[in-house]
Amino acid sequence: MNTKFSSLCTIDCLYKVFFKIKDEDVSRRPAKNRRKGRTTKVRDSKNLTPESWPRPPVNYCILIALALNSSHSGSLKVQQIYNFIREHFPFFQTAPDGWKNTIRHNLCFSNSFRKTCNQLRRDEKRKSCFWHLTLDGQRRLHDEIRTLSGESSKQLERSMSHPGEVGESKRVHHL
DNA sequence: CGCGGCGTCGATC
DNA sequence: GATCGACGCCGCG
Repeated sequence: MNTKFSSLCTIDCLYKVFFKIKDEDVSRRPAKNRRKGRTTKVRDSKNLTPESWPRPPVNYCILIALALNSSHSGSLKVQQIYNFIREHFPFFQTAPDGWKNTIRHNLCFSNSFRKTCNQLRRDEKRKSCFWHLTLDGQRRLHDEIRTLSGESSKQLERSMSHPGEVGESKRVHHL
């Protein structure tokens, strides 16, 4: 009962965080600075620490929606979605690679997302599609945030407020 | 031409 | 809803 009351504060904070932050990491960047096709994963999923990180308090759709919603343009490429989720939720820094498939699967499957392919391949080599939230997606996101438990709210808020590394030396020249 | 990332689909739990 | 497998397509080396 009192959790409801205390949640109000947190939810307010969540809204501030979710709908105000402008994460430069997920903004589009010029093609020159783009990494080449080289994969950044280091294949050390095997020797990760036995204590793995807890799952995020929300499902994949919400995770993606969070990423999309925090970008300047409201749209991101898959790689940027990966980055956002990896940086905000440590679970995915140690999780096996399957999660990327799940992300892509949700992007295609869920009616929360739509893609906009810009085929301006003049200067650009070939940009992959930009994904954005549909009206339904926005509704689902707001609805989810509204109905989060106090504990989950706190947890989410913390994740959104402190993007960054968890692994002591995970960050490698990456940009 | 081969490999890997992406977008889809389908099946299964 | 989460995971996994499989395809076709496309860029890149």
